[in-house]
Amino acid sequence: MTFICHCGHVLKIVTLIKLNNLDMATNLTDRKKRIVIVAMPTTMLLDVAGPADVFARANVTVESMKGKSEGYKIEIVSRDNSDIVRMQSGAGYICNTLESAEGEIDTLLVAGYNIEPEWQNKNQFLEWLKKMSGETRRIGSVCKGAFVLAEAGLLNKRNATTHWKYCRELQQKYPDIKVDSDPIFVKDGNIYTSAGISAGIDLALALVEEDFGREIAITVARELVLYLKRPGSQSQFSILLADQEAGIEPIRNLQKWLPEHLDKQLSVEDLAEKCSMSPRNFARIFAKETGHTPGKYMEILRVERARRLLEESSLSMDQIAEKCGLGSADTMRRMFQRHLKTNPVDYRRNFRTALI
DNA sequence: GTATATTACCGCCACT
DNA sequence: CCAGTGGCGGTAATAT
Repeated sequence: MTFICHCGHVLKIVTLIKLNNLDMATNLTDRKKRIVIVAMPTTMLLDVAGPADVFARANVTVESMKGKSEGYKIEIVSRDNSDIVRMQSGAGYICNTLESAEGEIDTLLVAGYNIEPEWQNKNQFLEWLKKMSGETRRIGSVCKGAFVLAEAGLLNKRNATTHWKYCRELQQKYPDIKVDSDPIFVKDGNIYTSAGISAGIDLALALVEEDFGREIAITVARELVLYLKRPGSQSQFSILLADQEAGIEPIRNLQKWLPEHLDKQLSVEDLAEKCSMSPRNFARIFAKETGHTPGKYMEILRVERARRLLEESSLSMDQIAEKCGLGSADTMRRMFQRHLKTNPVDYRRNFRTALI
């Protein structure tokens, strides 16, 4: 089959996905969950490949732990009836056409797109989406894919998000949606929407976590060398600290409480108070349980949060420092220098996902 | 980059 | 005796 390809990486991904499709066709009796990703014309490679790779990596991990009958069947489907989707970069995906997506789907993801393209089979596609929303266990979007779900009416009265740059537009165009621009992804019932591009990876990781547990999701994240699995809401553990969950109740509670209150100025003494311990004893036990002193632990959380905001938002340095409890942009810069050997401005320039 | 103030950390010892 | 706890004070790290 022909495809347009500008780099070896794309070729590899196409091959991987194709193999998965073959695997699916020859093995219909297993209990694998069928993942269908709808590729939009002018999508970015990462929109589709990110989630696909997460599920593909999860397969390796899951199979080694639970056997070959578990895991995912990954399928990429063209929104149009073409079997090639031309992306923004000019590279192409080999896809199955919409018709081939008949049958039971476990999870349906709609990837984002760059510009509103020719849309010949719009109604047919939206009808199909509506039908699927009643049949599939989960349905989700990456980036501007949320607009497609919205157009099909799937997001009405629901909480949702999209690329931060388009949140306002989404809200204006579809007033019934409760658009939240802050989270990486939003779950409302069985509908999942995620923010800009790389957030699709986070969403996929969250779905893997839902299906097979946190441990496997974290393993996948690490294998993909994702530095952190950013929580959709802001209430979960950091991936850097994920395996340091304390065995002692009050400390564990504190670990859950901390990420949601990073903006507060918290001294070790305050934390000790929260655990009803003396400062000395608290610091000692905390370090023993988590592997980090309380101060270092909070620092790690704060830097992680700051990184997320630098990547995913357009907030100013001061605003980010404020939200992360880092006091001032100056303090944040020093802390970045210590932890990441770079400064926040450079970091944002290099890692911002707002590429569109 | 430096100087000063503040906070965190940790060894030590006493107490339960 | 022990294991866990808490207070003190010096030192190191960090904020401003």
